[in-house]
Amino acid sequence: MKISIANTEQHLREHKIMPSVQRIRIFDTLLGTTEHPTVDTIYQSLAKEIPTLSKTTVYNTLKLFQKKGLVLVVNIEDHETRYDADTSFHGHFKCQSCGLVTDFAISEEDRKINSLKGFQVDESHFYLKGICKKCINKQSINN
Amino acid sequence: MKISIANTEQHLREHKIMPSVQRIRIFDTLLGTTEHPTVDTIYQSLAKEIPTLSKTTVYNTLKLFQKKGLVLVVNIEDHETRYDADTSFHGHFKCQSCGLVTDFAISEEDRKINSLKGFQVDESHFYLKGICKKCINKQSINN
DNA sequence: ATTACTTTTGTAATCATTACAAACTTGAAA
DNA sequence: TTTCAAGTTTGTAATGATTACAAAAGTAAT
Repeated sequence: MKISIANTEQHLREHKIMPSVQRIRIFDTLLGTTEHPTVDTIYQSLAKEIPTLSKTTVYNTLKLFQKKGLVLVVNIEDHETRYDADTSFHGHFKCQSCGLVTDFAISEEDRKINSLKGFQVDESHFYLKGICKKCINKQSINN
Repeated sequence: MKISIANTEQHLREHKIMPSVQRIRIFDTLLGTTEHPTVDTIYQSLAKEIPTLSKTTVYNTLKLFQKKGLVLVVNIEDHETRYDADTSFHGHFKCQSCGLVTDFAISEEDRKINSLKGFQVDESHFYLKGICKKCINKQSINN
């Protein structure tokens, strides 16, 4: 889903990220697409505009964005990490034929996923990350 | 979640998979653990028992199992592909502290995920794979 | 035992990602 | 405006999981 951010520079500052040219353009690239680009896609689409851009910078920047909660990592395939500027909870549908990754909304009631009518669902994955009960208890003992 | 299969050899045959020693043992290893092992973990745990075992065989076998619908691929982290013998729909929780991947049940009504009480959820991911509407229509035109 | 076929194995290649250190940028202090 | 320190970017080299490939081994039927 397309997200609208009025001013990327300000948005980065609000998240305590120094808004360098590279960071602004990388974030804008994410905002400007619904295709959940990979590092390489982002790098390619900015290479002409910023000829000195290094792929390492794209990696570093996306990792920083992730840490600061500005982007979501989408691991649909094991070998290609994709990024999404829409950090709200939603599902991703990857077409096994054309390869496109489509967002879809999931409301608490709407488990039938109306936005996917007419799609053929072959695999369904759902996962969370966080701290498990055991580790939470261990930490409170140690602190 | 632990799955019980009475006879692995027969189970493989039922899915049109020739039950070689390697395939039987790899599948049994998956059945015998709830830890969603990686290729390397499976390889390590069988290396003593089958000294000639090649890691390539583990890769090939798991890919075959996946294609035949016997296992589920779990891509929580981009760099480590995990496998799960429980192919029913369920969620995975990875603890950011101890690294363990825990299964949890998701029923249609039970969106509160009772089995995760006391866990701290930082990231939530959900994705499907299949064929999108556009590609389904394209195929029916071509055929 | 021969043949055709499938499976396994080891090595080499690939490719995304990370490590690292040098070069560059920025902004504040002197 | 120079200087300094801190943060940022860059390129190259290393890592590590996965795949490609072809030879070797196993299997089953004739």
